[in-house]
Amino acid sequence: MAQYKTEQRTILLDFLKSHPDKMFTTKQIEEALAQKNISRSAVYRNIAILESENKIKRCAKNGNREVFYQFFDLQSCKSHIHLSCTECGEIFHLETEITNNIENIVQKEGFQINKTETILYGTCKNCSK
Amino acid sequence: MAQYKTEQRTILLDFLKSHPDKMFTTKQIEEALAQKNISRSAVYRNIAILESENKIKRCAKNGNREVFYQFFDLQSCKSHIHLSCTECGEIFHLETEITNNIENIVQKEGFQINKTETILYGTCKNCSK
DNA sequence: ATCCCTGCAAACCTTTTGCATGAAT
DNA sequence: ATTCATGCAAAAGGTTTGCAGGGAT
Repeated sequence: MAQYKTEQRTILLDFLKSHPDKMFTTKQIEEALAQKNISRSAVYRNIAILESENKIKRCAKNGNREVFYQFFDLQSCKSHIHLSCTECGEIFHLETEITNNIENIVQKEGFQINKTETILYGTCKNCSK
Repeated sequence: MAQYKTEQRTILLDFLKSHPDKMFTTKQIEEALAQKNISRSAVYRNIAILESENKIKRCAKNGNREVFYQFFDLQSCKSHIHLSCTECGEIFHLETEITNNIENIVQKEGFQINKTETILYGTCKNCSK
């Protein structure tokens, strides 16, 4: 949990906030912030802090081969799933309430849910043409 | 894709096949097979081969911090989701048809699904006592 | 005979960590 | 003044790769 407010953490959060619909790997974040006053280790440490504060979301793709981060906007935090196109690598978001049903069932069985992650791997409309 | 049948690949597949309900990290696999005639690199290479042949399944946990493998039995390949307990680390399987609904919707939108992964993170019955 | 697969070790990549310095409170 | 966060570089951890030798067909 963050104690002090620092320039580096602001740089990181502002960047993710400015692309609310996009997910970034740590590499992409580092590259995007290369000209800014933030080091690699600060990127990692602040990602961990922001994630623990629920300000950003972590998401794994391709069976964990790539990890993405994204600004976590409570307002836009509708129930949604991820569609990962294995052709072009793009990740699409699809809002749906259906996952709520699953969550209800699971909760009833005694499992308390903190976070949900649904990813469908396949080929997107464009790439399957 | 495998061309020849080798002892090492048989060792690996037999091990996973003998625990059809359990998921293993590469580390766990290596340890379990330490006394067998198979090297670390053969483990990795054969995992990739078996995965590409759909004989085993890869699954990411904890936002990709850990990767698991499991024998993929077509017969037992009912629609199911994963419940990952962040307390004890256990991964539970829950069979449900509900994910099929999502898949239908997505397919209709033009996205062709190859693989589905749903993970709910939280606290299991035991740990929440 | 040919091509594949293995084992070993080194390389690779991403993430984490120790430490001294500088910033935030 | 105190405590936390940073930058750097090194370490760690997991996975991939190059290469020479042995195995499968």
